[in-house]
Order: sequence, then C-alpha cells, then structure tokens
Amino acid sequence: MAHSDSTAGSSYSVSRKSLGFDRLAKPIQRWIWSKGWNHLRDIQEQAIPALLDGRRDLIVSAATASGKTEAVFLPLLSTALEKPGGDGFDLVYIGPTKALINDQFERLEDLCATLELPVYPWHGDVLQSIKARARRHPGGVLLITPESLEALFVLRGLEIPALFSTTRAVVIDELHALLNNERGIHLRSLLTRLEIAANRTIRRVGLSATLGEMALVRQFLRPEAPSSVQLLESSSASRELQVQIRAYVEKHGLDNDESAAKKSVADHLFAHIRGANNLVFAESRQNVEFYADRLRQMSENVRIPNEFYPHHANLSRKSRVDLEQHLKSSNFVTAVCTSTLEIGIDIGDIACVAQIGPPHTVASLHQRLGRSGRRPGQAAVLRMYAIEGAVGLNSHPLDRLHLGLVRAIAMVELMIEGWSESPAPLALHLSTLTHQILSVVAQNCGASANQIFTTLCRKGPFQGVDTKLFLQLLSQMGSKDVNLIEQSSDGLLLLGKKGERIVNHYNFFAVFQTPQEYRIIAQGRQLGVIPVVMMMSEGMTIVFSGRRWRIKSIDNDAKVIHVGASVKGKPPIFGGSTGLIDDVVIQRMKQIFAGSNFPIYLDSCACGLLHDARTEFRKLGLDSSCQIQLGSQNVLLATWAGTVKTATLAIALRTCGYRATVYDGLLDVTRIRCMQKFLECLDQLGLPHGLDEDALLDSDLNLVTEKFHRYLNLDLLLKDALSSRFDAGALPELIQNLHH
DNA sequence: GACCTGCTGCGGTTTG
Repeated sequence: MAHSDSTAGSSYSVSRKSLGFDRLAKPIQRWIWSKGWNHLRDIQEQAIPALLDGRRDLIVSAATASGKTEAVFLPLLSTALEKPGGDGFDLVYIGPTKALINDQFERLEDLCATLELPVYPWHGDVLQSIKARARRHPGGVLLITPESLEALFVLRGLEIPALFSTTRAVVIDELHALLNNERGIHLRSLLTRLEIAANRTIRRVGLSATLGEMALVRQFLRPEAPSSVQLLESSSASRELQVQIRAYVEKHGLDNDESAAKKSVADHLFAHIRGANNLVFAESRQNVEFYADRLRQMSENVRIPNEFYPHHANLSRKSRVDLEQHLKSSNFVTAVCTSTLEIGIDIGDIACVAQIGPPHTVASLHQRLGRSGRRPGQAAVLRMYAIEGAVGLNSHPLDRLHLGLVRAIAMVELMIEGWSESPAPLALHLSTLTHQILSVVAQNCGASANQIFTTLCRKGPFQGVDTKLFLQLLSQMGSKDVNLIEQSSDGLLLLGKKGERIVNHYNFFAVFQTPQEYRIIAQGRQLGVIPVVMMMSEGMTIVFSGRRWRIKSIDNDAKVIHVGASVKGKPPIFGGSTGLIDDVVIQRMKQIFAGSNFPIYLDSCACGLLHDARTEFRKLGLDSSCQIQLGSQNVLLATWAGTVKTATLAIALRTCGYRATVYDGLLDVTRIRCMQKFLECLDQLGLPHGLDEDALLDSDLNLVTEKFHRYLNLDLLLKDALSSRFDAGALPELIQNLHH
C-alpha cells in the first residue's frame, strides 16, 4: 500500500544503482521484483546497510507511508533467512494499537508466505487458536501490543526464555506515541525484562514520523548507552507547507451552544474544504460532535450529500472503521476528529488538515500535518482557527492578551522550525512500578526483593527509585490492609490475597486507567459509550455520533442507555484533564508578545488581535516587569515557564494561603492582603527547599491520578506527584527571574 | 482547559 504509486506500469526493474537491493536475500529480491517496485525509497536505502552491517540500536524517522516498515523488515528478514536461529521468534514488532497490528499483518503476510516464515498477530482480538499455534511453533515475526506482551509474562512467565531465545530485534512502531506516558515506561520495563529472560541484549529499532530532541529519544530507547543508538532520517522530506491562521471573535461568551464564532468556523469549513478528503481536529469530543452535527445540518439544508462525519474514541468501533474505509475509498469525505486519527493506519490522501484551537503539543501538530499532502508535488495544507473572546471595558487583562491565538502562532513557528517536545525527565512512576512488581512476582512464581530491585530499578526504567524508597514501597504493598504481596518464611516475595485477585483479572495488563462507561443504544445498534461522570436523565436530548437523540431509558445496573431519534440536542460533556504546555512554547509566546512582526499567514482579524494583545502586553508593563499589580489584593506573576513549573509555584503559594490560577506562562494571584508579606513569602519559597512539602498534604490536591495509586499511602503519593506533576527544584530560579 | 491506548480463560451452545 505504501508503494501504490510506483506499481503503475509494472515492467520496471529496480535500478542497478540500488546498493541496498543487491544486499537483500534472494527470495526478498524476488518479492520486490514481483511487486514491480522500480526503486527503493531513500529511507530504505539507508536502513538496509545500517541493519545488515551493524548491531547497533536504531531510530528510523520518516513521514507516514514513506516505507519505514519495509525499510526495517526487508533487511531484518534477510538476516533471519540467511542465519536461521532455531526455535523462538526471529523478530518482535510492538504496535501501540490493534488496528496497526492488523494493518502490518496484512502487509507482511504475503512477504512472509513467500519466504516460508510464519507471522503471528497477537492482541486481544486474535483467536486463541492462533496464539496457541504461535506458542507451539514460535518463529518468524510476532506482532504484539505491550499489554499482550505483559499478559505473556504474567501467564506464561516460564515460557518466556524459550519464546524469545532467538529474537534478533524488537521493532517499536509509532515510538513517539510511547515517549511521554506511563505506557512508554511500561514498555521499557518489558524490554528490559525480555533481555534478562533471554540473557542477552536484543537490538531495539524505533520507528516514528516525529520525534523531539534526539538525545532524549536515544536515551529512551537504550538508557544505559544512548550514544550508541544510530539515527536515520529520510532526506526526501522537505515539501511545501501552506498555512493560515484565522481568528474569530466570540461576542457572547465562549463555550455557548449558540456560539456565533463556532458557527462562523463551521461556515468557513463548509465553504472551503468540501469536495476533497480532509481531517478537522476539534480538540474535544464535545466539539467534534458540535461541528459534525452542524456541518451535516448545513449539507441537509442546501440538499447536498453530507461529507462530514465524527470520529472519536467513544464512538462504536463499527462507525469508526466505516469512516476510515470511507476515507480510503472516496474523495469527498471529511473526518471531524480528536487525536484518534493522529496516528495509526493509512487513511490515504488528505487534502487539508484543519485545527480548531491550538493543540496541546507541537509534536501532535507535526503528526497531524504529516497526514496531508503526501503525494509528490502536493503541498501540505494547515488551516488553523483561533476563537477569542470579545474584549470590552470590563474585560480582565488576561482576556486582552489573546493567549490562545498567541500560543497558536508560537506552535506554528516552532513546528516550521522542526522543534518538538522531548520525553519528560526521570519521574518515579510509582503506580507503574507497583504494577511491574506484581508482574515480576507472578512471572517467576515468587521473587526476592533484591531480584525485583535489580530487574526494575537498576536495569529497568525506574532508576529514580533508590533502595530506601523501594523498600518503603514493598512494605506498603505488603501491609496488612493492602496485601498485594507477602513474604514467605525463606524471604521470597509472593502475591498476597489481594495481589492474586488483581493479577488474575484480565483488567490487570494495562498500566493506564479507564473510566466506567454506559453503552448508548439506538434501535438495538450500539452507537458508542459515554463516561459515567456525565449526568444523564430520561427525556434529555443529546448530539452523539453526528446525530440527535432523545434518551428513552437508562439501565444503571447494565450500564446501558437507550435512545431514539430527536430533532434537538446538544453534545454531552466527556470530562478530561488539563494539558501540559512546554517551557519552550511559553518562551516563544513571550517573544511574540515582545516582537513587532506580523506573520504573513495571519488573516486580518488575527493581525488585529495580535496588535491588541501586544498593546496590552506593553500597557501592563510585561515588557519590563514580571510582577504586575492588578488590584489591591491581586498580582499577576509572569513566570514565562511551562505548565509544570507555573503550577508548582501556584501550589506553593496555596500552601501560604494565597489563591493562584495558572495561565500560559502567567499566574493570577489573589487574596493578597499585605504586599510586604507576599513578597517575603515569595522570597522564602525561592530558597532551596523553601516549599513545605508537608503543607501540600493539607491542600485539597487530588494525588490519586493513576491506576495503582489507590494502593499507596500519602507519603508515597506525594513523592510521586512531586517527581512528575510538580518541579520543586525549579522554584528558586523561577522566583529569582520574577525580580527581573 | 484534552486526548488516546489495552485485556484471559473458561463454560456454555451450536455445528459438522
């Protein structure tokens, strides 16, 4: 599929200049021949010698559908053919989604059949008979999710050494999707445990379209030897980019159902993107439903076929797969979506990517744009829409700064420069460590504390955890009321009663949390699911799956909602948490405020708002000061730092009795009764260890945010939060900078 | 003021 553009006129032969082709095993050369490829892609020419000659770990960075998968599988399969290794999987491919594994299976099936190598897909939807065959006759390629690999460790721990004894390489697809989250830590732990079980180093190959600072990505892939990781980037990447940022002013308050600005955005989309395949990223499921419904209505009003369909994780699998197929087979389809369509399977040619509101990371902007303009000679098109509140005499100064628009500009600039966010520095990840301790104990039917510490903390990804903290965690897990583990008379750690119950439930294998949900059903057909947190009542009307419904009945025991068609309704609220904006993005925002240049990609409304924002920036004095008095008890602090650092200062001030609200690089502090005392408090917080961590325990902060947090005590929860969600070490410098 | 991702074994019934 990646090569469909080169199959026309299949009488071509592979160019004699291709050195890579000559080095592949003969059956693979014949397969390439039979496909009619007339050349190997740039990234493939680079990857073939790198994988055949060396033994180094490798990162392959190239655009979606550039032939990355073939770039690594053709040479890796060549070595598997030429030097058969015996029983065990030759190659392991790790994919973050089931859909991607199914897709790769279809691409590899035909190639592996001609090579007489087995290829086994392995995830929750794969038939047990196929898994049983893979266990009986391990060999060839295993395509598996991190969670299914986890299940193998827990349920077949004793078979692991044999299954992976001959594995030459682990290929990790969509590496960027696993960099900055608990799932990525989980995978790194599994990779270490795989090497320990096989008793040797197994080569790691990471694939991605967009990656941040490479030094940190290398460290993620091979923490003990980051500099040995080789990096391959496609040189044929550069292509034309067309970008516009349009701004709209909301006159009647934001987030209103009758939002005139949202309707204007829909009008513009309707007028300009119909007649081609497009992706519209709307930033929340609620907005996805709003725009999909609005655009469908507009089509019906003028009696033309609807081209707009919603896509997000709460919609039924069938409606999502139908839309993905529709995108591949038709030329007149627009998906209004969340990040569901950001990664994963090939969805064909996309004419334009629209982004309503700034995204939360530059990395995802890269990834989204990578979905458009992939045909040679075709430009990538990005349309960004910024909705800003109207400003009046009584508006808050923060509203006059138009932070959303300025962030959108900062992110577009950084994206054009090729920058993106890096993996977070070492956090403790105590929830995931708790999970992995249970898993190692289950895998080995009991393990010593020393063995677990070596596996997970010395060699694995939990290197921020020292012996003392590790023992504190073990003792918490073994405490009477928690009872996840217990110690036998000879010192071996075993699963406790509670631990046994948790590990033996299929819900154990994933490290991430998922909310409880109601299924929503119309005439016997499931439309999707809605989180339990959403308040629902009979007779209520909603917009869901791009249509309008009335709730007929709610069954709280079965967690089912029955609906019938309606003419009214508004999108449900799905809930969620706040995003984390990087320091670099905020610093760029400050430069934009202080600058005078108007980027050519702004429309006239956006230019006007940027001008107003800069005027307000200077009027407030933010160009020369970081402490602005807004009222008798109200000060604006300009940290010009990202969410983690700014939120840390906010929390620190709360422990001193102040109230502080976090904005992009700015902190709105209220309840300041005495300015002198406030300044003294800031100085105190700016000293090394000036933050009273115990005082955090008294604040109403929610520390239970991850799946296994519920088994930890307050002390452990606080340590975990301070290592990830806060950055106490940054306070002295942050507060020092406030004096400039 | 957000989004996404994953999942085993077994018991019962039907079919060849």
